[in-house]
Amino acid sequence: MSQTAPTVGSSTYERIKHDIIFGELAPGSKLKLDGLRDRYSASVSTLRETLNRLASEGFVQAAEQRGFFVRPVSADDLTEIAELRILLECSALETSIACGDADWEGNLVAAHHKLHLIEQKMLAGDTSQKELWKRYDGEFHQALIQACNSQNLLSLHTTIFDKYLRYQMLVFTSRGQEAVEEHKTMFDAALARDPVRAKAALETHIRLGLEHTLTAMAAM
Amino acid sequence: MSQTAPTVGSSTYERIKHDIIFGELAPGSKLKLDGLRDRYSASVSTLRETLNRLASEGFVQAAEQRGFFVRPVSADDLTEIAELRILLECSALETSIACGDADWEGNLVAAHHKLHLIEQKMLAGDTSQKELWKRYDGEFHQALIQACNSQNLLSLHTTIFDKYLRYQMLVFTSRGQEAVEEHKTMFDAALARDPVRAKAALETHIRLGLEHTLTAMAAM
DNA sequence: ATTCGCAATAATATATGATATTTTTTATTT
DNA sequence: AAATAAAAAATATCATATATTATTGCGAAT
Repeated sequence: MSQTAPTVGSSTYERIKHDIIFGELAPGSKLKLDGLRDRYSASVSTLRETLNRLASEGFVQAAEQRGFFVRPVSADDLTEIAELRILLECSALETSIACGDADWEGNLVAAHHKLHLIEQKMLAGDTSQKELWKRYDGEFHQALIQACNSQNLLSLHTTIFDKYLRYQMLVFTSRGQEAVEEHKTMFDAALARDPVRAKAALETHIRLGLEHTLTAMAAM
Repeated sequence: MSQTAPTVGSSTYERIKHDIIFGELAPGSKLKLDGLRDRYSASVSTLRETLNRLASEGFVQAAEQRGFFVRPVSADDLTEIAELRILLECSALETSIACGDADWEGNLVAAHHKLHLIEQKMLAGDTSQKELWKRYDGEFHQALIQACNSQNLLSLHTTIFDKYLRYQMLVFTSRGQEAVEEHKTMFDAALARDPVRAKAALETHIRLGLEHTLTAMAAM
C-alpha cells in the first residue's frame, strides 16, 4: 500500500507518527534529535520538520530551546478527546446520512464487511492482527462520515481519531462482542437513513469505549 | 507584547502566519524558499520547519517535491470553516457558561469592555486600527468559551477562528451596529447563565457574518 | 555532613550554508 | 504541433557551526 513514500521527510513523518500512536515511543519520553537520527536514518533538519508537524497536530510537545517530547497522556486529556470525537463525528454522521449517495453506501458496506471479518477473528482469540483491526475500525468510522461535505471536518476528525486510537493501543483490551454489536447498529441505522438512531449508537459506542479505557488506565 | 520571540523559528512562524491571515501573502500564491529567505531573513531549513507547521494547521498547502503555497480560498471552504466554528464554539460556550467561575466572569467583562470601546471607534469611522479591533474581537470570543474545560477544544477553536479571520480580512467590510448588538446579546446571556440564548445569538452572529462575507467575496 | 551557589564542562537544540535531487522551463528536432 | 533533450530553477537533504540548556564537580556556608 503506502510503503514507499516519495520523500524522506514524509516517510519519517509516517513512521514517527505511527510509533507514537502505537506506543513504541512512550508518552512523555524525550525525543532527542541524535537518537532519532540513528533510529530513523534522517538528518536533524528533516527530523525537525517532522517534529514540528507532529507538534502542531498535537502528537508531540515542543518546548522552545529544550526540545521535543512525546505528548504525555492523562485521563483528562482522553476525556477531552472522546468528547471532541463525539461532537465532530456525530455532526459529520448526520450530514453524511443526509447526503450520502450510492458510492457512499457501497463504500460503507465494504468497510463494515472487512471490519466484521476481522472482528470475528479477534473474538475467536486471534490477536495477532490488532493493527489491521484498528485500521479497519478507523476506515469504517471514516466511511460513515465520508459524505459529510466538509474536508475541514474530515481532516479534523482524522487527527482526533488518531489521538483516541493512541489511548486504545496504550491499554489494549478489547470490549469484545459489545463493540461489534454497536458497529452493526450504526451500520444498519446509517443505511436505513436514520440519523437519530445512528448518532445515539455512535455516542454510546464512544462513551462506553471511553469508560472502558479510563478504567483500564486507572489500573495501570 | 510578544515582539521578541526567543527563537528565529518561532518568530518567523508568527510573522508568516500573520502575513497569511492578514492577506499580505495572497491566497494561492507560491511560497518560494529563496524569496522567503530574503523577506524573513531566516535560512531555508528554518523556513521549512515553519512552513511544515503552517501546513499541518492548514494555512499553507504543501505539495510534495513541488513546494509550498498559501492555502487558496473558496466559498465552500469558508462555509465549512463557519459551520465548524458554530459547532465548536457553541459547544464550548455551553460548557463554559455552566462551569465559569468569578475569574471567568471578570475576564469576560474586561474583554467585552475593550471590544465595545474599539467598536465605537470603528462605528465612528476610524478604521485605522482594524488589526487591534479583530484582536479584541477574537479575545472576546475566546473569553466566552474559556471555561469550557477542554484544552483540546480551545486549541482547535483558535485555529478555526484564525482561518475564519483570514476571510474576514480578505473582504474587510464591517457589519457595523448589527454585529455590535450581537456581541452584547451574547455577553448578557453568558453573564445571565442562559446557554440557550447565548448559543442562539452566537450561531446567528456567525451565520450572518458568513453570509456577509460570502456576498462580499462574490463581488470581488 | 548536607545543602546551596557557582563555575566549568558536556550534552543538546537551533540555525546555517553547501550539496544532491527533482521539477520546471527553454530550446531543439521530428 | 508534439516530442524530446538540455539548461535553469527550486526543493529536499545533509553535515557542520553556533547558541542554549543541562550536568557535573568543587568549595563555602549552614
